[in-house]
Amino acid sequence: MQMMFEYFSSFGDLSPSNMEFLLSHIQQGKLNKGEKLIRANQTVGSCYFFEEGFLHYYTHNDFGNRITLKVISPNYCWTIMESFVNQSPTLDECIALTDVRYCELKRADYMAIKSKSIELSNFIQNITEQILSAKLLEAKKKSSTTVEERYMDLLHTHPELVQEVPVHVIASWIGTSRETLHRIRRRLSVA
Amino acid sequence: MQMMFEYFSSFGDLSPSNMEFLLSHIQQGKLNKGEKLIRANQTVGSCYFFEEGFLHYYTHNDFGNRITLKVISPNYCWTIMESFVNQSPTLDECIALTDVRYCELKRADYMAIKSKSIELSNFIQNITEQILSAKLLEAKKKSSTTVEERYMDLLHTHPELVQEVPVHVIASWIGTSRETLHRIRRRLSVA
DNA sequence: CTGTTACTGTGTCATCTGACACAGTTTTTT
DNA sequence: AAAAAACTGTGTCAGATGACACAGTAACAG
Repeated sequence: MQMMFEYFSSFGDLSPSNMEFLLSHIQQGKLNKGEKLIRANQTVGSCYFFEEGFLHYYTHNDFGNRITLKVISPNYCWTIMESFVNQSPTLDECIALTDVRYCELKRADYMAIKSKSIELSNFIQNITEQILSAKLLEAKKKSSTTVEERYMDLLHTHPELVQEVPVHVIASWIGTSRETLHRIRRRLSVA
Repeated sequence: MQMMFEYFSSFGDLSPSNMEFLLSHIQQGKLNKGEKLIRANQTVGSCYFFEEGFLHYYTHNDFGNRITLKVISPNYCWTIMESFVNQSPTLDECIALTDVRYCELKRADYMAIKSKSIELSNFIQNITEQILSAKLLEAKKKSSTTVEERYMDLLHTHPELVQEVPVHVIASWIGTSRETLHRIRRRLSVA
């Protein structure tokens, strides 16, 4: 869990005793390729930090088609916020696309950490604010770029993801069909 | 600022003394139609709660075209998170589409509130978590609906907005052109 | 009140998109 | 090892999209 320690450290300083307290509540887990982390109708009881591997987080539209909401890469903190915060069941699912190693913080522990001291509470608040800010930037980027720009950006920032994740999953995530994405890939490989 | 009090109260209980402390830092403001709340290259120093009127929050894409990021309605808490949290200048802008009444919480006061007590710190954290959750649901909805479905949803949930906001602003927000949105409106009015 | 600017709505056209079908390859299951 | 399932990539086609141009109306500025 060295990666998780470094992830937390990037949000600012925390006294060693509080960092120790925080890390002491983390549990490590593994998933095999094809295993589900979250199944439909489940209430999400943890937040997760992924150290290795890729996951596919998806929902279904009114026609039952699978829509990719996120392809999760290593070094990423994630949960289904609605279900985690409000303790309501989710219809979304999350499945391992490769073997995965992760750290898990259960909701009861998360609440205990927030209530331990104002330093820890504000530290968690800083993390939440940064995550919210990142989500808004992601949404802004999606609104102001074309599908081709989004794919090219992925090629530059996540080349391993593009290698390991099926084209139809990536296509859905960036907002197009697998046919159109194949045409984009052909166009980019000719240039 | 009764609307703001009710907005805060919807996030759970807060002791009267802490609610009083929170509300005592709120300043009220007004904008006339056409006035900018946020200009390009400004560092955002407050978060805002809008009680009346509509605003247009937009950025520009690489071609200089204006892209709507949000049409802001009454009863909505908003800031440009990246600029507010990291104190970096933003290139985005926010302009009043109608006359606007709002409440403002300056960043220094926000920090003071978070540091006053663990109850207030956790209360602010609850609000941030709910806002993050709502943003993720909004993004999920955008990914799994068509432009027409999004417009129909707006007709049902925000009929005044559809009346008062220019069609090209709404079109950009829901991810289409004003020509396509006019065709959708024609199709919906014939049915 | 008049002129200017912004907005609304429509038609035309070239281009793009996605559904469908298909063939081939790779991965998984038996 | 063989069969089945999943994935990759391409071609065809109908329909949708957005840019552009245009005419008319509403709102705003002088």
